[in-house]
Amino acid sequence: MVEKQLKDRIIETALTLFEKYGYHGVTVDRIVAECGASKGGFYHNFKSKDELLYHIHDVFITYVLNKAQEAYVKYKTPTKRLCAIIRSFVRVFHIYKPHITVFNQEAAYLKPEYAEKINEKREQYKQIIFQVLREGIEAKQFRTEVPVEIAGLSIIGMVNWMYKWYKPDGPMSIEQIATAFNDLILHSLLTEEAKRDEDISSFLLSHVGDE
Amino acid sequence: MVEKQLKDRIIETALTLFEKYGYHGVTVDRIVAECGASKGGFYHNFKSKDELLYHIHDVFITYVLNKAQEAYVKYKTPTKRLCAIIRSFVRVFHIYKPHITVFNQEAAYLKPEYAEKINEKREQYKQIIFQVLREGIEAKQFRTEVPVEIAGLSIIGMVNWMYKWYKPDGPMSIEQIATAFNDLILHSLLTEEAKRDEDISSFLLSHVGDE
DNA sequence: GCGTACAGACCAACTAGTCGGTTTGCTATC
DNA sequence: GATAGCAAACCGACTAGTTGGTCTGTACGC
Repeated sequence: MVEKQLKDRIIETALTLFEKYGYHGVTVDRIVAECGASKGGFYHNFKSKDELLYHIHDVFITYVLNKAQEAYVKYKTPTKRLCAIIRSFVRVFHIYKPHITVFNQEAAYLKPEYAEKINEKREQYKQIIFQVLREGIEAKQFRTEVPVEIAGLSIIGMVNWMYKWYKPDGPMSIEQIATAFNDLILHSLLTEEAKRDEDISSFLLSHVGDE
Repeated sequence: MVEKQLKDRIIETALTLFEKYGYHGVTVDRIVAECGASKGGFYHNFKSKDELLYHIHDVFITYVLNKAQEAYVKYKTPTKRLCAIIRSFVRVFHIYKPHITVFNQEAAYLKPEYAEKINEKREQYKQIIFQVLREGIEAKQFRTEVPVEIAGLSIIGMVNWMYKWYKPDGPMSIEQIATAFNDLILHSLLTEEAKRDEDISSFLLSHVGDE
């Protein structure tokens, strides 16, 4: 086990500072001072401050997109898939809260060439959610009246908004929060028949998606 | 009717620019150039660029807080109150989308003395939502299992997230969006008995809150 | 003639990025 | 296993451009 590389130290320090002061509230000098590095060390590892911002965005979106794809493949019914995706989404906040804060706050400042790459993955993520919702309606598990786009964006919004309030040492564990979200979302989507179906409604307050 | 005052022109121009490029992506010089004013004119109306940012925050949060309080007073049952508050919240996006974008993106950059004032109102807004949810559970209209804080923050999150996707000229009208939100939210909150209650469930796909 | 509203040249501070130089670690060679 | 050679990693003083904010001056209403 080697000691932590400079690049990682820079990212970690930058993340902590960005989360607290925002991307524009932190200078490169401050980052390198805080982690005992130098201007040269920084620009040896990153082409620019913008590239660091991109890197942070990419780590998070790549991770969460993979998790969603895994969950989609692992489960076969719309309800299970949705619950598993949401749970994986919520869980990311436990590990990547600073990344997500930066992701949600500073995306507007990504340079076009970087923004394009990120938006592509962001779009993919959205489409997975939409897809599962459509499948759920098709399979008569979700109500037909549910507008797929609004519902999908609501789910993404309510989970993403966690970056404004989630504290890792808060009164509720990340698993409890995920369960609460799933319960709320399923209640808003499931048909009455689906709720009566033991196999489907059993996931209402359970931990679908636990590994 | 006098011609539009410089202060308003500055705010309007700044809003358009901030929404597109972010607070830090727009210089004071750019703002005054774009609206045919001067540095002197700007600093005659605002103490600093930060004060302009505060002003934008304050206009929005004050407006939306008032609307929520009005809705609370106007209706007497938890379900009606919640629907009316949500509808008023959604409607704001039609008028104040640029304000809200700035509000949600740049709050981190407010100077402490300004941030404190804004956070106070933000907190009040949250408490109104929590209060209505508690009343709804108390009155057996909402399910007892619903965790007030999570549900409240989810509602705030899903509506606020609109700033990322809402387009005034999109396929759905603002009223349709509000109705869709209310439908989703009520389904996730209402008890089975409340859903069967004609007087309560009638608001599921109706326009409670229309003036 | 006096205060309010605005103009625009000017300044001082800050900050991303550069560049010549030094250290570190690895490898080939004897 | 000592050493020479070399490239990648890293350092930090310096720079050029940018930007929020100031200051003196002017026009105008009362």
